[in-house]
Amino acid sequence: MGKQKDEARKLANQLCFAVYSTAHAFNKAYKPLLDPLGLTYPQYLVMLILWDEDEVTVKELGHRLQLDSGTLTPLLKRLEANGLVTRRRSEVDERRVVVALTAAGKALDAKAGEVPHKLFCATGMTLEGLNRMREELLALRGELTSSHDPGGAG
Amino acid sequence: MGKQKDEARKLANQLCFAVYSTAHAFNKAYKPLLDPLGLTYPQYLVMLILWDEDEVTVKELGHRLQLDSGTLTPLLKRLEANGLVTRRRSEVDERRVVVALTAAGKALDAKAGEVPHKLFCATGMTLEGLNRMREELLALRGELTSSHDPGGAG
DNA sequence: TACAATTTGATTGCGTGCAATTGAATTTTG
DNA sequence: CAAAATTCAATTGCACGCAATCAAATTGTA
Repeated sequence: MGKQKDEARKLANQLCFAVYSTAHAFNKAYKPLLDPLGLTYPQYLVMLILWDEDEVTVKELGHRLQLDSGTLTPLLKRLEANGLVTRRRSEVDERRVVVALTAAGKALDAKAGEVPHKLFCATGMTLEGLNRMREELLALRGELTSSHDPGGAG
Repeated sequence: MGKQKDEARKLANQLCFAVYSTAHAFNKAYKPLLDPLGLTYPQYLVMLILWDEDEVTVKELGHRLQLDSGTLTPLLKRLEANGLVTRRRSEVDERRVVVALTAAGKALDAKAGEVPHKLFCATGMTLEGLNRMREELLALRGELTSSHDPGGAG
C-alpha cells in the first residue's frame, strides 16, 4: 500500500540527479573547447554577456547568471588577472563595480566563435528538441525557485 | 547570411545554461530539506545508495554518481566524521575501500522519508512529465559523454 | 619466483558555489 | 540636514568537482 506512490515520488530525486549529472557532462564537453581559450565554463558565461554588451555591473551579471558576489568577485579577478576584463567603480554610484572588456577580451570573441556549433553537434539534438528542453528546464527552474523563495508566486 | 544559423546554434549554449542553472535551483530546493539531516546534496546521493545496499565500494559509488575519488574521498570522510558511515579496506582486495552505514546512518533513512515527496511537490510536475524529462536528460548526457570520450559509441 | 602493467584510493592544487558577515555608498525619512 | 534603512561588492569559511600525481595492492607473465 502506497508502495507504488513511494516509488513514483523517487522520480523527483531521479530527475534532480539527471539534471545534476547532465550539468557535469556539459562541463566536460565544454572543457576541451574552452581550455584553448583559457576559460572555465562560468568564465565563458561572463564573457558571453560582455561580448554582447561590453559594460555590465557585477549585480547585473549576478542577476543574469544567478550567481552572487561570493562567486563572481574571485572569478572576475581571475579574468582581470588574465587580462580579459577591467573592473572599476561606477562614477555615478561608487557601490557598483563595472566590468568591461579589454582589447584582448574583445579579441577572444573571434576565437570562441566555433564553440556553439561544436557544442550543438555534441548534443546530437535537433534545434526543435534543444528549444523545447530549454523551455521545460526554465519552467522547472521557475517552479523550484518559487517553491523555496517566499517572494515567488507559490 | 548564416546569421540565422548562428543564432540557432546558440541554443546549445542556452540549453547548457538552462541545465546549469536548474541544477543550482534543485540544490537550493533540497537545502532546507537536507539541512535538518545534516547532509549536503552529494552526501544525500551517497546515502540513498547506501540505504538501498548498505555496503558499497568507493569505485562503485564513483561509477553510479559519476564522481571520482578526488570528490568522494573527502565527502566520505565527512560522512564518517559525522558518524553516518564507516570506511574499511576490503579483506579480499585491500585496494578497495568499503563504505557501510552505521546505526545512525541507517536511522537517518526514516528522517529522510519525506524528502522525495516534498521535492516532487516543489517541481510542480506530473509523474509522466518527470519521467519524460529524466529520460531526455539521460539521453542527452549519453550523447555528451560519448562525444568527448573516445571510448563511447561515437 | 621476479618484474611489469593495471587497478584502486588518497592527495594536491585550483576554481567554483553559497551562506553569513562586513563596510562603504546611497537613499529614505523625520 | 542627520539618522536609519537599504544597496552593493568584498571577504570568510566550508563543501564540492576535477585534473594530475602518487602509493599500495593485485594481476599477468616469463
